[in-house]
Amino acid sequence: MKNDPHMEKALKALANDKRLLVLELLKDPVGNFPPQVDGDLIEDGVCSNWLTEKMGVAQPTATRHLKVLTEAGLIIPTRKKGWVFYRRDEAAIGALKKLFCEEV
Amino acid sequence: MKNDPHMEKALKALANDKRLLVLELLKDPVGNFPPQVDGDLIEDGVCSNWLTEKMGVAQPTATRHLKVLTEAGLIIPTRKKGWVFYRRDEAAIGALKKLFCEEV
DNA sequence: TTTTCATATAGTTAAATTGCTATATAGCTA
DNA sequence: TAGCTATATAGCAATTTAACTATATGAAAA
Repeated sequence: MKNDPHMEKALKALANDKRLLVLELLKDPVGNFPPQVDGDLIEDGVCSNWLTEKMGVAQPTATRHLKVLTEAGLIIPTRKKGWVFYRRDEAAIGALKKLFCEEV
Repeated sequence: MKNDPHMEKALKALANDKRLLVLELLKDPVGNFPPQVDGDLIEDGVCSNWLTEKMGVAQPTATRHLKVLTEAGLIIPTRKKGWVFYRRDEAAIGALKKLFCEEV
């Protein structure tokens, strides 16, 4: 289990304030975002537009941050009617926490 | 507790394979390193020379990695007879684990 | 006091990261 | 089918990171 490359990738994804903010906001979609029409805040997640706004960066920059988090397996994208919704992958995040506490 | 800058600094320090290796090796100084003359492996920590060797980088590069870990509060340097020994700061690492599990 | 040796700093380079604007793609909707 | 509109990609600039070699510093030993 030494030098797990998966954990290093996740840590790199987390080592950024904008991406930490996204994970924080996605903890409480209903509390942090207004109701959505085309996707359920809980089931599907939060529209990328709103995450972009909260991050305070341009749309392509936000897209890349969300891609980093997705490829690290920390969030799950759901496409619906031309939108992309993101939610936390709680199973993966829980597994990471366990690994983190064991390895570090 | 939102967006803790201390945790971001620690995560940046951890998001590197060489630095993760150092923390891993320092978990078991006696198992991973030969006996030392001028510093106690447990009390003082491991000589920076041996950590440099394990990292497989040049001496100045290793010095910087160790500085990053030190400034993130994850390891503790002890100077003795011209050497610097490093050991894990278990209290700080434990606090970080707690914060990590609560925040992420 | 002088030498020696471990460690730190300076300075350079290459690669990765983060941001932007402009543009392409893709898929609803009319 | 045609046009919108959300998202993705391309391409560029600035910054940070990680590596190196060369050199400075500082403390112990001779």
